[in-house]
Amino acid sequence: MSVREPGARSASVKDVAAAAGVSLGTVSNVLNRPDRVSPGTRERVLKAMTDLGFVRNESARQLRAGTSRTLAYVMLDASNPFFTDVADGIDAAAEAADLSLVLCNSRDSASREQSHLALLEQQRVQGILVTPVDPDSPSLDEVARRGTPVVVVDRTRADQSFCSVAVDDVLGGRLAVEHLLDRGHTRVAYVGGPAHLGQVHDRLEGARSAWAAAGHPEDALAVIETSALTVAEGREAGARLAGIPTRRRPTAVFCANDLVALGLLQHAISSGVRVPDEIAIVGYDDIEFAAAAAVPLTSVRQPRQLLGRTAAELVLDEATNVGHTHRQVLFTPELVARSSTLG
Amino acid sequence: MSVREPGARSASVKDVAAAAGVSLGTVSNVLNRPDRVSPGTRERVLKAMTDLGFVRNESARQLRAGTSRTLAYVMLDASNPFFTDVADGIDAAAEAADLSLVLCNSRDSASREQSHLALLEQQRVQGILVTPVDPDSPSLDEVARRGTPVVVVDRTRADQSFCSVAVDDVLGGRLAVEHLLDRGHTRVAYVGGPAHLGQVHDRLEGARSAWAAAGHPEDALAVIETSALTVAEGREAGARLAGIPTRRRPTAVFCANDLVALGLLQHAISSGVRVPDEIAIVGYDDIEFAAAAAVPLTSVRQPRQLLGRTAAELVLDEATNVGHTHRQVLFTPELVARSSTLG
DNA sequence: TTGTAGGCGTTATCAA
DNA sequence: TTGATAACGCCTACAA
Repeated sequence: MSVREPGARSASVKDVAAAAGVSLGTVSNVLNRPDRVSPGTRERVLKAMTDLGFVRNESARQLRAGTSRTLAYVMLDASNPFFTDVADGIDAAAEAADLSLVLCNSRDSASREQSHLALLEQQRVQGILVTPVDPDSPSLDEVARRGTPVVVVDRTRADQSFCSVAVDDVLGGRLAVEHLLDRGHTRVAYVGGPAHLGQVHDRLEGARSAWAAAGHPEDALAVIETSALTVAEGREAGARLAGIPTRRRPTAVFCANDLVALGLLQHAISSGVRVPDEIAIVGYDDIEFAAAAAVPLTSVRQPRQLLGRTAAELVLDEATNVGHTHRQVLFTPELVARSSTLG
Repeated sequence: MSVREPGARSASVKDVAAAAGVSLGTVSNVLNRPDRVSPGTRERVLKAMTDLGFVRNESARQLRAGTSRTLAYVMLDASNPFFTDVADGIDAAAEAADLSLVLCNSRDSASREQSHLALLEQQRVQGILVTPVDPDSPSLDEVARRGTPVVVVDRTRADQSFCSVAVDDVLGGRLAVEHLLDRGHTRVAYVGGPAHLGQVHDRLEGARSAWAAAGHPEDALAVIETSALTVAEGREAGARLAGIPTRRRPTAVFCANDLVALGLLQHAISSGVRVPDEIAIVGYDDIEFAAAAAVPLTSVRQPRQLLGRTAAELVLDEATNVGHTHRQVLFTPELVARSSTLG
């Protein structure tokens, strides 16, 4: 078994042609239009290829063809199950279009996002899907202006200069609180932060609108702000809730995402607070671990796969259709009721 | 704002040279050795670049240079937090070596794995890290033989024809059971499957060796086989456990991974079985959700980031060092004791 | 059916 | 300091 040394050149079509005793054009034909080559020579060429360990050079192919066969998704945080589900949806659409998907993880860093975008642009990928650290960053515009289709995923931009796919967070907030009102709760808290995140803001807005529509006094909807949407912050919020005197303590909590809700649930259980009898909990995202929690979590579900699939379709349209116009797609969330609110 | 039409050619160095009124070589110098160009012309060239929306063509660069600046990790399952942590470790090492990392997700499908490998090979990536569906698949050998460095991650091969990094699963199994023995348990069950997975097998082997070393009768270590390492299967196993008469029912369970353990925990809590008083639970992997469970989970921790970092270092050594020899690195796991066994 | 030639965009070498 | 040129590997006309 001969392994190529580091740095050694690999076999090219020319080498294959020489080994098979045919011309270079024939080798190319074997690769791209096998039917135009007689079976005999084709076999000979194929054999030469395996013998030499020939691997087609994609750079050369792409340079010549002017087009690549890949799509990219720059993820905000690959360790959040929400985004990997979105990625699966993208992958499905990419596969259907016979493109392959590469994933890049910016890990919530604008500079990493930048360098991924730059490289992908240089690689002339067919399109870039991105959940950006800052959806209003001008660097996204530059990429788009230079000609690479860009679609914003799970975020929206203030201006509408991009295609984007997102879920209606205001509606989601409304659904969550309406559900709690239906269950008879009159003291409710919203837990989430930081407040400048669009999603945190929108979900609260929805919550408030449902609250007001039910004729409740606005200040009976408490807001507990966290510094991040993590399990640890959820636990911490649970501790703060527990510190409120029983008579005034909320009987239900709506959390800005499932991680926070899981942390809060954990705090409740470990301190002997019964869920949902003493406190009901609603999460957001409906990640897999929500249904699998010790007390299965009521949560606002987003169509994650669909989000990804649609984003991929938009970027492909932009890449291939001259008459493309930007669209902002907004999906509708759905409440999934489970034990954490149903007793 | 002029956006390029789909299919339109983007500006090349030639266009930039023309616009700036310099030769093509000068543009290249601005790009690669800016110091060799007088400040005046450099500015002029830079301006032409932004005006034209010039983006360097990586295919051409790579074709000429013969080398790419990227590393790839073909993940088995991007939605398992374990693998995303490994990916973070790889990313750190890649960043340090000034390479960028692309992630591909085979989603446990051999054919998707194949096509990702093929494309990466054609793209002449510096190296491929892979957690394969089947570590003994010959297609990995072919990739390596043709010259792309390949390192196997979190798996080992029967022959030792690759570099690999993994964690000592036999030891991990031993640690888990020794911990349960220390806590005084004499009826223990191992839950995991399918049995043909190397990891499921090795962890059981370790469990048995610790069990035997303590002088316990071998058949007092029950084995409950699952068809996958998922939360749902864990719940199902919990139901099976509950069906065993109390006198013979295990007082402790060692699960082959955390997802199974979380499912089992969920079943226990929802059916009123106290953890750890009536049943103690040990998981494996120590994913973030383990510590965040309703009853924080005792688990066997693997050095996930280190696993990734080391794998990246090995593949880079193979890519650059002519004297490279294959190594199989085996890391040591560590037991993290929490409430699910500590009362 | 097979062979030949030109060019994709970039970089490095060499000459001016 | 700047400019011209060849080469990387592949693909597609076009010619034989």
